[in-house]
Amino acid sequence: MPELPEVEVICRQLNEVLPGQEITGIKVHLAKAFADPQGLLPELIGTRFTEVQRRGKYLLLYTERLVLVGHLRMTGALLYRTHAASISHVRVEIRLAPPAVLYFKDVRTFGGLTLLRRADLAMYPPLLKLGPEPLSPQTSELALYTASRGRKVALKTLLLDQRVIAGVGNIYADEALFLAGLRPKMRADRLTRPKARRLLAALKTVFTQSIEDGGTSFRDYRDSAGKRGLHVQRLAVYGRKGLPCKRCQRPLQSIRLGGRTTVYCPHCQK
DNA sequence: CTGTTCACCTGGCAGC
DNA sequence: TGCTGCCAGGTGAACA
Repeated sequence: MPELPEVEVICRQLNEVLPGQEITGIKVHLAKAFADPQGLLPELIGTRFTEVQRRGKYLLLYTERLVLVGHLRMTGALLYRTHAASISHVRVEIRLAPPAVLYFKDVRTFGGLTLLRRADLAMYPPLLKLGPEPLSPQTSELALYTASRGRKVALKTLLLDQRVIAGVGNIYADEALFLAGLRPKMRADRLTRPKARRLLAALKTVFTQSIEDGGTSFRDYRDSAGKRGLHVQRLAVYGRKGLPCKRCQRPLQSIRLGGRTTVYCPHCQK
């Protein structure tokens, strides 16, 4: 469900409320949603959150010595509540000073939290594989251009590869390709430096706008307060199959690439 | 190594 | 109303 902007919104919100808060207890309702490969859970109780960071689509909830790495996958949510709440599909509860609780809710159970030592975070394989952050000023179009050399996959499929650029998912891949005027099914190895530049700029634009809007709640996404993101109103192509292109008014087309539904404008995207 | 498909789950919705 | 099939914002394993 969440891509970079949604995870970023949750990260910023949790940073306003979690630092300094003590973890008083953990209740795991679904075992696979809480991985503790080192058996560190007893050490977590009684420690305090210090900071929340995001890397790609991962959330990093730090305490003094430990870190909870979260991935929301398709339907995960982290809900912070300071009053008694009845929430469906809760997989993990992180209890704070009563009555505050941080709930990990996940209808489809693909997501989860992993407990690690801070010192081991740099060696955690899923994070090691991630490509550069698209919103970092240090990330240039070379990341896209270099990764595309020798690749015959569709450009959209390349964008979804987290090793190339971290944080891009199905919604924003389609949106960025539309903004850059590029065909999703174009072969990745036909990307030029100028086109790579346009595409990275488009990613930055759609991500930045979506964060301002609080993310995209197309169906399930909710922020840490349970509120919807408003960016769905600004989507140009995602979820708009058959509707008129916002630029040329011709009907948008839908195809499948790498198993993912892809919507684009055959007239505006070449 | 590259590229493609499928499995992992639950729920909502369109169509009959 | 109720059933069936399809689809969903992600990713990694299995396969050719």
